[in-house]
Amino acid sequence: MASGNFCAKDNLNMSKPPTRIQKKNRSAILSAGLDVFSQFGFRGATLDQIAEAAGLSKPNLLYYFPSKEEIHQQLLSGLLHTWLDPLRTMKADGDPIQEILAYARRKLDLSRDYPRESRLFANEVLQGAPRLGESFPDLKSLVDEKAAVIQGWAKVGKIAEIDPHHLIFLIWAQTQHYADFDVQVRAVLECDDPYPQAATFMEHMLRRTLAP
Amino acid sequence: MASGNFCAKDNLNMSKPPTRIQKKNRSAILSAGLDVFSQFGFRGATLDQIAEAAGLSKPNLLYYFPSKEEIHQQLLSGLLHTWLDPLRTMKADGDPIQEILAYARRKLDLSRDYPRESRLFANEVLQGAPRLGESFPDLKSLVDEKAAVIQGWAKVGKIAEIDPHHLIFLIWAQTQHYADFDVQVRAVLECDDPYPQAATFMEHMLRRTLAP
DNA sequence: CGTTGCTTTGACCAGTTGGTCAAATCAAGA
DNA sequence: TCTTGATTTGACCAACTGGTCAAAGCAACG
Repeated sequence: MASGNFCAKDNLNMSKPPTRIQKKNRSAILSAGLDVFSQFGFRGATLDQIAEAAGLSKPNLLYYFPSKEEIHQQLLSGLLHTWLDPLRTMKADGDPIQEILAYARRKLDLSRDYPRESRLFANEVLQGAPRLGESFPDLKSLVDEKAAVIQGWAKVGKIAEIDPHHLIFLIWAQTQHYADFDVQVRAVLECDDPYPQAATFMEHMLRRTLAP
Repeated sequence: MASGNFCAKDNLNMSKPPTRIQKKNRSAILSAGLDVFSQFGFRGATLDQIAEAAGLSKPNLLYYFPSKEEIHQQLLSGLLHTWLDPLRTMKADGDPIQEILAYARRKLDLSRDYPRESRLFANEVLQGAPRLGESFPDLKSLVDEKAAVIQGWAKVGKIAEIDPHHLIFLIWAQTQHYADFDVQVRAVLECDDPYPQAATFMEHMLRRTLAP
């Protein structure tokens, strides 16, 4: 968003359309950065690790991104938006139970399909969200808005009277758990794909929790 | 020099009872290490940070612990036991709903009272639990045992038919969320202490999920 | 008082870190 | 083909990393 274009290398600024090589290498670096940052956090990750994972030399990597910070920032910037998208599509005029169930389902799919992004986010929040704190007001306003919708449903008796914020936290917690604590889940279940059972369980739990 | 003892410093090995100073400094170091490791993970934490947080010089810190690894290991060693203790005290011959509710409650208290420990654990698991993986078999057997108890309750109709493993995951996820994602929870709620509401919500959710 | 052994520290070390730079290489259009 | 600009790299740097060591300080006990 609003790339102020500080890029040190003049030949790489976004005034011209990116070449094929630029596209390929930039995305390779971002994917490698996602791998490494999501596992070790910002401070624990090293440029050498990222460069090797991307199949580039370190100076070459720094040719495409001006700094470690910039790679990380780039990864974070789109993250919160993607992460909140399922919540955003929850509509006040739909069937309450179905809307909430669908939201939880979409969030669980996100955990299954983008576990690295989930862990990157978890790492960032664990460290106190120093590079994400600016986005928290937006987060809060969206959550407050949807919490009001849920509370509206509760007021007219369509769902049980519950604390809507903590319901959202419940869905966040449960869905992200399967991505962030993947190794633990797999160690306990000894199962290739816990997601089908997780989806069934979550639906059962939500239906009962929400029933008027 | 080439002593078979693990501890590099001979005067610090545990053959003698620790002095007052040793006790004080060792615990100061462990507390500081908990602060730093829980925020930045093993790789992201530095000895300088820990030493400063403990109010000691780096060489002095290394006088009490032979390495960074050892401090971390010391912190992890007791962790899993403490963490699983609430689950361990869940008794098959109690009232099912009350037993599960009490377990969840104890786990939530742990998140409230020991958030650093929760985050240390989260950081470790996020990184693939490289220094914890050995303990996972014990974890699995305890969880399997308790899952069998829960399933027994379900079989005789005392609680609803649910997947016991995912019920345990649900409790883990929800309780740890309040410790690990503390900054996010506070940013959304703008509230000093989310735990009373969290406890009420969790009880509501569990009662409805478990009702036969 | 002096001795003894615990405690603390400044100086130091080798390896790693994020990052720079000039020079070399490569790709593609004229 | 040659030229031009994009791409890649080896050598390098200052700051930081985990860790060592000898020497200095300190407490307590006889």
